[in-house]
Amino acid sequence: MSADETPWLDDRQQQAWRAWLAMGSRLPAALNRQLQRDSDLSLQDFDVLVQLTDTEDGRVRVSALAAALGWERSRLSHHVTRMERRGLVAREECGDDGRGAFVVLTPEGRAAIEAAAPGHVRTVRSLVFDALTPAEVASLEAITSKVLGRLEDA
Amino acid sequence: MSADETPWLDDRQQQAWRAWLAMGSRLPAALNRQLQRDSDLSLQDFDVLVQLTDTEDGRVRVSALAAALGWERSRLSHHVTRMERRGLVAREECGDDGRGAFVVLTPEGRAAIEAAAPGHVRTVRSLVFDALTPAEVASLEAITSKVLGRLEDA
DNA sequence: CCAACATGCGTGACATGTCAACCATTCCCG
DNA sequence: CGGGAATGGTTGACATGTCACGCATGTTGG
Repeated sequence: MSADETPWLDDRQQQAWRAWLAMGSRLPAALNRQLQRDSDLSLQDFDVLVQLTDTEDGRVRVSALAAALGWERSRLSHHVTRMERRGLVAREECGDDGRGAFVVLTPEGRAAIEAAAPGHVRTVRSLVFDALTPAEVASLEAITSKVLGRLEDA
Repeated sequence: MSADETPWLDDRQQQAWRAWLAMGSRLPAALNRQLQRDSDLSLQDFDVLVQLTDTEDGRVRVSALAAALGWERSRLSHHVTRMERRGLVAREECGDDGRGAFVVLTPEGRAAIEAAAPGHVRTVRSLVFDALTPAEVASLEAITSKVLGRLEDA
């Protein structure tokens, strides 16, 4: 960290970075508002439910779920406790491994996400994809994948 | 919401969307870790300090600051209270408008951000921009701006 | 002038996320 | 075997964000 070995961002990078940051905070907020308003679910609730519906029997081990979501286990544990209280999911013991636990989708949970999904997708489309050309979508995917790669290395 | 008027996302859109979501949660986390570790600042502290250093005299009205950050005023108020306790910023009354208040950068705050900035920029570059071609940066800026436009309309 | 209303900000109760312990089980190796 | 280390999960204390409200000042219309 001697004299000046850290080049600042150039103008275009600055602009992209600021826009990126702004979008990164406002887009999730907007999605959350819509879900909350129309379906009484938070974006986080929705993410959990998506993971569960992605599996055959709606049962996932806690750690696997945390990994899939990119959450800390303790955060997930707290969140599952809250969702359990609302009847959206349930905990279940794991026969194979006495320590383990499953999170399972309840019928209420399934009903909730099925009711919420169409509106959510509609919102995502209208806020993001309807504004983008196919080439831009491809570009977005390329960019995010590259950055994700960097993040995994670090 | 009759039969099936909500087209799901196509494969490429799905992929882009998932990558986007993953990056949206992991990148801020990584930046936060670096700042916290090297400079004892949270990413939010940093954002506040950036806004203050962007002005001539390091003084900004609370509402203007909240708007610039895209935060709720009450969130900012709490955060300023905490930063004030650490000596990074201070509150100041507003002569023009007896209700108003300024947030001002203290010398300690200025020192903190000046110390933190190089490492932060280095991290942003290495995680994001070093991986991208100029064309991709341009594309990123175009995409994020379009989406931001949508968000403002809504 | 002054009574409503609007605006700028702070506060307190509560929801959520993080961090560091803490069991209970399972693994591993002497 | 048996005992320490590793693993899976939870919990509690605390940091942060949200929401609804309160208070003081400012603004406006009769």
